[in-house]
Amino acid sequence: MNDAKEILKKSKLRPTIQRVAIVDYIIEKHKVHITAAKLIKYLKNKKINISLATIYNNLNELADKGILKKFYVNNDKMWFDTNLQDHYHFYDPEKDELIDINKNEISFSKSPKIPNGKVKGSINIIINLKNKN
Amino acid sequence: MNDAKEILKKSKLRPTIQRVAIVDYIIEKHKVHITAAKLIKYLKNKKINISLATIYNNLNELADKGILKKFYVNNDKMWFDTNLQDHYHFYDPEKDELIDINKNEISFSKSPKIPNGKVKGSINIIINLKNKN
DNA sequence: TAGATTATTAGAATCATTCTAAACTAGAAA
DNA sequence: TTTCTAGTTTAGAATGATTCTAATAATCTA
Repeated sequence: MNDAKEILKKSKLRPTIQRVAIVDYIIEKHKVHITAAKLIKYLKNKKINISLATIYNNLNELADKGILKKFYVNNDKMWFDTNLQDHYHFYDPEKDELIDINKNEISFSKSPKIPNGKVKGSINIIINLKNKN
Repeated sequence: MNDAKEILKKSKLRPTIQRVAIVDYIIEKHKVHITAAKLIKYLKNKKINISLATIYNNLNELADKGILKKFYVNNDKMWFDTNLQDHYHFYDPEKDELIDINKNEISFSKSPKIPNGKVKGSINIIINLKNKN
């Protein structure tokens, strides 16, 4: 059994052709930032029959199972990240591309007081990039 | 001439009824996070005739002129902020509400290396809030 | 006040994402 | 294996925020 099937089995997701293809991609690319549009383009190229709805269904499911991390960059679109560790991103609008910022590349010497009755949830840091002119 | 008209004149924007109403709102609320949907609701309540398209046109124009700051929270929607200083936000998904984090409430002791050929653009920090359980 | 310019508007268009409900498939049980 | 059932996939419709279009209206300048 290949790794993709193994992973899917562990998450109680049936290893359909489409799902295996998606997970294979994730394994192959290892660390990658995925967009539904980018992924369907890649799979169509590989002659794998899959619909956009299935791409979304599966990326969302994989995120629910903790195999991917789902997040947003500006208003643009939904991204999925295979890097599950706490980390942040540079965004290069020119290439529509994200670059990881590992947690150890940023540290805070002062953090803001959380409002009463609330606790900190996920933290989103995006540093937008511009070309040096 | 009222403040709203003054501001619009400085930005070379004609002080139409709709624009004056929007800028009045901004002045009155002083520091506020605006959404097109919230704003149209408020203005309709005040019996001001305005269409959604006009709201968007004007919020975008005011952002272009530097009177508002435009940004996004998750994928949800476009927000406009009257606080023009560098600052960040808490987001309370339950109330669909933003809370400012002033720049002096956060400080970095370590910042990531900017990729070659690029420079830092805007920095987006959103700390999502959850209820204390 | 006229003419030119700029604004507003309703409704259509767009785009990413989700929903729907019908057709299909994998896996369990016999 | 066949059969059954729950889980999947799919095309296309629906959604929701935002932008576009092009017709109408308001403001400004001379």
